Amino acid sequence: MLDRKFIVENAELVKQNCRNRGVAADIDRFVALENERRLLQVEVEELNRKANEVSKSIGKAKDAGEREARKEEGRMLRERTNEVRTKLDELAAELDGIHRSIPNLSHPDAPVGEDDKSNLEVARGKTPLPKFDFEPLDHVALGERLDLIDFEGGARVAGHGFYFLKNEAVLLELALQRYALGVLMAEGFTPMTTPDLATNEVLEGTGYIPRGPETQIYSIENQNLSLVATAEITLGGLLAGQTVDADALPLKLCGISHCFRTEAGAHGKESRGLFRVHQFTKVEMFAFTLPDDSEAMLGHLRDLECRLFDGLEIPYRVVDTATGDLGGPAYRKFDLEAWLPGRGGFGEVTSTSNCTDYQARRLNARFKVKGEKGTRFVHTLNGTAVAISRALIAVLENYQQADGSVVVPEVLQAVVGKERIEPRS
RNA sequence: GGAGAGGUGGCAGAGUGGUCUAAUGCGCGGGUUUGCUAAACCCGUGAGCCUGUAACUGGGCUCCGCAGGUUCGAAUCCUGUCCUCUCCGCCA
Repeated sequence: MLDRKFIVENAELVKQNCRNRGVAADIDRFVALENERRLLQVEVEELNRKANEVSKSIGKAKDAGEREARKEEGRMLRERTNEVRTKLDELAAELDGIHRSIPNLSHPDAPVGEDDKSNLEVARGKTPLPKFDFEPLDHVALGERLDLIDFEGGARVAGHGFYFLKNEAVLLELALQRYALGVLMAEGFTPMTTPDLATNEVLEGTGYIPRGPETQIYSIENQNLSLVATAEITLGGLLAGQTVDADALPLKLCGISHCFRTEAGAHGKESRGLFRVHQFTKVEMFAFTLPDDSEAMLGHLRDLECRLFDGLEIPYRVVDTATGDLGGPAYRKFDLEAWLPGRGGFGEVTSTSNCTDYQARRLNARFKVKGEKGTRFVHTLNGTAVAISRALIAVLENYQQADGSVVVPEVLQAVVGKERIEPRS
């Protein structure tokens, strides 16, 4: 969420930002309601002040008659307060609805455009695009030939979008996790395994919508819990309602979780194979920083994503995400798109965002500087280290050989325990 | 899942309808004393929001897990709910 006062004082800027992002939010109405809300709040507080005064005077009343008269006065005041407060609550509810729909501001350098066609390529990985002297297969065909993925079994058990990993694919998953943790721990990230469920308040705080027709989220019946779509949710929730000492920042965490996504409305185009699935495992980076440090931290997370894929020797490009393609909480976002020979194009494998204080305000995550009065909101950032399903696609497709085998990336060989995955006889 | 106990400031912990403007201790900040340090003593010490003045000193509302209720008035009484702890059951 943006600061209410900021929206009122910068209505034009906020409106323009909504236009850039393709978000319809009635800023004019928000400003009008907010101004009215403040007047009502002053009125309620004034009535409360009077009622408190009256209540205090009752204990000191001289006789029963005076006491009764004062009680009556108190009753009237409380009644009036309730009327005004009811109006205030109604106003606040409508205000909140608009407030939640207003996206974060956008970094001035982020490309302006309505969708991913406006994303701007800003860098390339170290590894050149592979040249095959044979027709490369996609990961579905490779997975079948090497007996690595069972989509039919997954569908039988849980429906389309679920799968079993088998054999070396399992070891690849572990190796990718171990590899990512190794790189991140050396950079001072605290490794964590995280809950795969979170309360709906935490989901909303991080900008996810637990229910409704468009939701990406699986919710648990009769419980205030949902399956997480990413450890960003739980790691962000870690500081919900907390105030940390400024000295404790930045906090760099990396969390392993399963990720569950309904992918409502996303069927069709990329629904084949592992690219868009309902469940996958992910190592996620998350950082809480001081406001002045978040921009540098975004660069840090982006560098790490690049290092991880350079280390895997997989070719990729980095794109600066266009305003219309940013999620609500993101101020700026870089996606890393790996070269996927199976489709002959780039596909998003990781993503890192600076959410500035947008999530922190909703989560109420603050920091305090020793000796200074008051508290301020922290900044939050997230970035994918490795999303296993998509990383698997990139590995299998880029490392495939003419004889049908797949070479294991050097950095994964120790955990996988072999240099090459051969077709089964 | 069952039974019991409990959720109060950074922490510990008192507070059973109005003097709670939440005691006290610890911690923390500042000061006095003092070769240095320590001790002792003194003073101070929460957050959010609204609002004020040209500016400074200000003024007010809310917050005792959370949400309701009773009352002129609730940390305190009532209802619901969440969480924590102990014991029991089940269990990787």
